[in-house]
Amino acid sequence: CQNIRQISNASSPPRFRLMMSDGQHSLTSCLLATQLNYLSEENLLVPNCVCLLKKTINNTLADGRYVLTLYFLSSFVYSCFPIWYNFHFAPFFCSRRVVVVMDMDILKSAKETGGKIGNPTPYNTDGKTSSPQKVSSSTYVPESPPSAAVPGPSYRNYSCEFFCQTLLIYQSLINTDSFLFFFHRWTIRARVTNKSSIRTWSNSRGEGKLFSFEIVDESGEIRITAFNKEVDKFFSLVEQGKVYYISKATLKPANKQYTTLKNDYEMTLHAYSSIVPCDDNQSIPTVHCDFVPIAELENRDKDAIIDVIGICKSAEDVSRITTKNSREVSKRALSIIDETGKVVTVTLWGEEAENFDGSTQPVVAIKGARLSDFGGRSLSALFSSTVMVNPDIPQAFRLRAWYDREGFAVNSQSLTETRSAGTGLNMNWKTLSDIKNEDMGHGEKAQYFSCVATVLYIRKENCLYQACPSADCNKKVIDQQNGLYRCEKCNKEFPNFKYRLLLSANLADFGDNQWVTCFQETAEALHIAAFDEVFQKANFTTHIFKNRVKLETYNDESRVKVTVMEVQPVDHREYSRRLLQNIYKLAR
DNA sequence: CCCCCCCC
Repeated sequence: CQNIRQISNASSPPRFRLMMSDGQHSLTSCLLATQLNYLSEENLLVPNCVCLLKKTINNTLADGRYVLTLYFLSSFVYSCFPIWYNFHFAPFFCSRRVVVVMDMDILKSAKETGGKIGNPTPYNTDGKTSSPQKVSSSTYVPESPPSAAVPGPSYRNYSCEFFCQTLLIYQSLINTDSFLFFFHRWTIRARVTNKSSIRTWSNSRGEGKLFSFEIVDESGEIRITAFNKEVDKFFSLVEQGKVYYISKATLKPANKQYTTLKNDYEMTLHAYSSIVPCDDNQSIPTVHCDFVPIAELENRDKDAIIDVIGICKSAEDVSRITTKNSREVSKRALSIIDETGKVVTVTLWGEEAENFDGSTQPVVAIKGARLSDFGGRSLSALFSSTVMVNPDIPQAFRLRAWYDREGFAVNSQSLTETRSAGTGLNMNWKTLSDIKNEDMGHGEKAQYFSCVATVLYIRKENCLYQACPSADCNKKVIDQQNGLYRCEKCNKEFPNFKYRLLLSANLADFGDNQWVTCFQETAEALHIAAFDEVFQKANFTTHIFKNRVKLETYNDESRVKVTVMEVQPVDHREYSRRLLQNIYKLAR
């Protein structure tokens, strides 16, 4: 290290610029990644110390392009802040090569080195001294469309990190966070890690549609949003997992409230933005997941954002629910299991819920699911989550093999308590006498159990009650005797109510009996079960039917219609006699 | 220019 200095005092965190030398050549335009700032702040990285640069991002600047970019940008900034511009930017941006130091070790302290090593001269790729090219006009001239622009030398990979670093310097100088910057001459190469569906909005400022996607390169991640026309232009082109050259998007400060991405900025696509698929993508990282074993979720904090992978053992049907904000959304809960033998419920939303098919028990991997404490432990997909079905990754293949060999039969346990009957493998079986013997329900939280029991008696009286008419309330209302019905839960009076079933039933098993209450849905289920039983019993029974027969015409179609008028029990002797006569008749 | 992360 020949020299180090802070670029600006105004930015937070500070940015350090390094002059590095290998004893022969020096490079004046190194930027220290902010995670290494401590090296300077703790006086470890000082002039004359010897460093090992373990990871660098090398932004080789293409002649002309970069100067033009900065000319455009700088002239823009210059017009507002000429003094700042002259003072800070000229030396930095006229250099031809910028190296962002991502990771480094200090091998020798300045004291050990004892001074400057060698007599280095400034490094230059082509040996010539470069100077910024002047452009005649700062008016934007559109380039040829992306399809005509074959990715080649001009498509340098200027990383997100680099541009955000650069932007931060600008930001600190102009001292405002609401400024938009146009970078007209850069290209990044990055992989799409998450792509949203198309959404529409309508508010006081207007309406429109948008979609957004997230990209990563070796240096970082950023979100890109396309609106309206750009949705039509780019939505189908952008595919999750693929790598693209992206250029001429707008950078703006990200509202951290709405993103978990590690970037202070985000991009917006415009009419002149270009996105070109890139086949040479070996160096671009793929989606990386740190899968948390399902059993381990018990030890994680509520609201933690985690990656999870499991076999979808079962899936609910998709359903529509209304949110607190009166919005309708589709929802589908999945039960996923992994090699820990634990099951957890994951809820998918919107299109993801609608399109999910669990019938083949696929592997489901989710990056960035949120852990909730509902039902003990459960998971929910967020807009920022990436849901992958049967992803092409080793963990998925391992899980598949495990499940098909033995996992399907393991006595699994769910971290999510559910009220509905489960698969039978994770039910809390009790006998009725257990309720008393184990003091069930005496704790702070209600308990849930399953039992096999026989209905001894259903009380016919008071089987309907007057319930609050608002959706999802169902509280019994108080008849105010003035035509109004008061709901204590909603703290409201209504001119109407809805009738709901409420059955008191006495259940028994081999050891005890228990009065239970069945509200609407379970009362209906009992009723239907009883109803079914009546039908089952009626099959293969014999009666005397007194019938009416008549040729009837209906919709121009005539047929003989038989209607039962009366049913009587069979006199079995008479029935047998007639049956035999019939058989003899047939035999003859 | 969106910014919704829900339900039970």
